[in-house]
Amino acid sequence: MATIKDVAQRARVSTATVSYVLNGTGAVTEATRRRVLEAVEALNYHPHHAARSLRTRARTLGLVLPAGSPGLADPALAELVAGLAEGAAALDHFLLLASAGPEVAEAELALELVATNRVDGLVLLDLRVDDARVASLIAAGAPCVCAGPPVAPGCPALGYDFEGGAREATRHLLALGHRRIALIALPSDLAASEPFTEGYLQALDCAGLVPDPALVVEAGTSEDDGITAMQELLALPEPPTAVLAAGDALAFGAMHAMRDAGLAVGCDVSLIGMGDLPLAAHIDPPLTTLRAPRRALGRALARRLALLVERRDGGAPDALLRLPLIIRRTTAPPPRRG
Amino acid sequence: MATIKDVAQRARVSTATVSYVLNGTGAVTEATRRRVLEAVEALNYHPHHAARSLRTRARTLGLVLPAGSPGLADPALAELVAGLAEGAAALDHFLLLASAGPEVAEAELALELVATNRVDGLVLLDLRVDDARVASLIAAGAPCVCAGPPVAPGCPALGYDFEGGAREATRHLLALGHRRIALIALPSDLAASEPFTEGYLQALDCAGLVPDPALVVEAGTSEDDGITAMQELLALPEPPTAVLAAGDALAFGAMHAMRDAGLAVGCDVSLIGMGDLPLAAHIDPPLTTLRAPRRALGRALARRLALLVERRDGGAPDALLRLPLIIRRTTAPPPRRG
DNA sequence: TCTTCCAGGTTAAACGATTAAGCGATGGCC
DNA sequence: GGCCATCGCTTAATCGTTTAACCTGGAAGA
Repeated sequence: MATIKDVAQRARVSTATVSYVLNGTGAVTEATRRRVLEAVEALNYHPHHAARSLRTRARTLGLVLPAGSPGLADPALAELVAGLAEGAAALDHFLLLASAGPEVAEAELALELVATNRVDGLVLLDLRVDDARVASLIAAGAPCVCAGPPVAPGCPALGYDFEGGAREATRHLLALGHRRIALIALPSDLAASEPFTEGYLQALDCAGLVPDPALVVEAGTSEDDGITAMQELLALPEPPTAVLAAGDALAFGAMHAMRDAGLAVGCDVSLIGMGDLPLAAHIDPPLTTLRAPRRALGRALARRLALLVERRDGGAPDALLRLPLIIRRTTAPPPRRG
Repeated sequence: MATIKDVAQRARVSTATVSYVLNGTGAVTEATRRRVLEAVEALNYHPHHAARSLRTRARTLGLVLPAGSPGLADPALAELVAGLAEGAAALDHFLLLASAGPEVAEAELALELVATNRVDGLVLLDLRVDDARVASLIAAGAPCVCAGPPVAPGCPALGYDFEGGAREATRHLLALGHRRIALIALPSDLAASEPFTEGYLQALDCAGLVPDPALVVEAGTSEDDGITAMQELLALPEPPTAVLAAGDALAFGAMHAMRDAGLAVGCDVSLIGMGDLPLAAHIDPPLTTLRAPRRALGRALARRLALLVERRDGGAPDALLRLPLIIRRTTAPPPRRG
C-alpha cells in the first residue's frame, strides 16, 4: 500500500504538504495542490486509518448490542441501527457494532470501546431510570447520547415524544366515545414508561375523567406480557372498552387475549399500539398504532453524537420526535350498551 | 489516559516487557508478570487501538449495508448482522458497519474500508453471478467471504443449501400428491437463484415428472413481485395446485394474489416459502417454509472471515447450511378434481 | 576454567499519519 | 533602505504501540 511518503516523493513535496492538501488545512499553491492530487490518484493512495487516528479522532461511533435473544432481530432496533449507520455516514463517520455476550457485560464493553479509543462516542439504548451505564460512561469522560427520555445530565437525549403520542392516542379513543380506557404500560424502571403514562393521564384529565387505577396495568415488553396484562383487564368487574398499549408487541398479545376471550378487536373493544412495527399493518385486523420514526431517530442520534464529539453541538436541546397516530382497523366507537 | 509507558514506569520495566506480558509473547518471570498486571490494574490501562493496529491488524470485520430502502429493516439481514457481530465478538473482533448512500457506491466504500486499513476483511452480501465487487476486492488483496453460493475463487462462500432445501420442499409437495408444482424463482442474476431452481427440477425429475417451463416464473424479490408472478401462474390454462416460492416475501405476495382470486391458501392451493421470516408464523394461514438459519450463518461467516484474515482458516471447504422445512398450514393434499 | 546457551530482560527502530515551529522569499509600508 | 508580515513550504517531534536486535548474568557442558 502506498503511504503518504510515497505520495510526497512523487509530487516532490514534503509529507506535511500532502497532509495539508488532503485535509484542507494549511496554505498550498494551486499548482502544488494539483501535483499532490495527481500523485494521490496515480498511487491510489488512501490514508491509513490507524496512523491517522493516532493523532486525531477515530471518526467512529459505537453501539453495543444487548446480549439478549431478540437483539438486532427486533425490527425496531434494526431500523434504528440502520438510521445510525446512515447518520454516521452523512458526517463521514462509521458505526462500530459490539456484541455483548454472556461473558462480557454491556457496560464493560462500552467502557473498553472508548478507553481503547476505538470509538469517539457511544449510543445508549433502552435506558433505565438511573441507569448505571450512563453514570460510569460520563465519569470516564466518554461522549454519549441516549435514545429515550432525558436520563442524566451530561448525556443528551433524543427520543420519541411518548407523552404527546399517548395523549393523542387517548384523545382519539375519547373522541370515539370511549370512557373506560385501559393502559398497558411498560415496566416502570424503563425510562420510557413514565412519560407515556403521563400523556395518557393528561388526556383523561383534560376530558374531565378521573383515572381508574385498576385500568392501568404494568407489563413487560413481550407479546406474552401483553396476553397476561389483557387477561387481567378482562377479568375486571367492569372491563375497559378500549386499550392503549405502550408497545406493539404488547398490543399483539392483547389482541391474542381478546380473541381468545371471544371478543372482536376493533369492534367489541378498541386497541392502540405503539411503534408501528412492520407486523402491525399486516396483522388481522391491522393495528391502529403510534408510528415511531425509528430510522429518523437513528439518524438524529448519530448526528448529535458526531457533533457532540467534535464539540460542535452548540448545546442543542434534547429533542423529541413526534409519534403520528396511524389509524387502522382496531379502533372504533364502543359497542352500544346491551 | 494511561499509556504503556506509564504502566512500564510503575512496574519498573520497559514498555517492551509490558507488551510481552499483555500479548503473551516473549518470556517473562512470574514476578515481573505480576508487577506488570498490577500496574495495568492500578492505572486502569487499556491499549490504544489505533497505536496497536498501526503494527498489527485492526481486529475488525467490515460490512457495507446496501443503499436501498429496506436495508437493515429487512429482518433477514438484521439477523444475519446480529450473527456477524456475535461471531466477531467470539474471536475478539468487532464489526464495522458502513452505510452506502446514494453518493457513495457500495463497491467503492468496501475498497476504501480495506485500503484505509479500517477493517481486516469484508463480508459480502447478495452476490450476483460474476459480481464485480468480488473481483475488485480480490484484486485489491482484501480478504473477504461471501454469503451465498460460491461465486469466485479466492473468496470462500458460506450459504444456505438452496438446492437441498428446494428439493425437500418439492418432495413434500409431491408426497402430498401434487403434480403441477410451480416455482416462483429469484431473478436469475442473483447467485442464489440457480441452485434453488436446480433442487426443484431434481425433485421433479426423481419423481419421473417432466417440468413444464410455463410453471417456472422468474420474479423479483418483493411481495409485489410475488403478486405479479402468482397472477401470471393463475392465468395459465392449467394453473398449478402447488407453488414453491424462493423467498417468503414472494410467498406473501403469492398468498395475496391467491386470496384475491378467491382461492383458499392451504386448501385449494398449497404454498411453500423460503426463509421463515418472523411474519411467516404470524400470517394467516401460517406459512409452510424453509427455515434459513440466519444468525448461525452470520456467526459462521464472521468466524470464517476472522480465521481467513489470520491465515488460520486451514482451507476449510465452502460450507452449506441446511434449510429445514417448517410445515405449517399452507400445504395440504391437492383438492379433488371437480 | 572456558565456552555456550538460554532465560529474562532492555533499547530503539519501526508503523503512517498530523502539526507546531521554522525558514527563505516576496511585497508592502514608513 | 530597513523592517515586518505573509505566503508556501520543510523539518522534525509526536501519537502509543510492537518487535527485531541486542545485552547480561548465571547454569550447563566440555
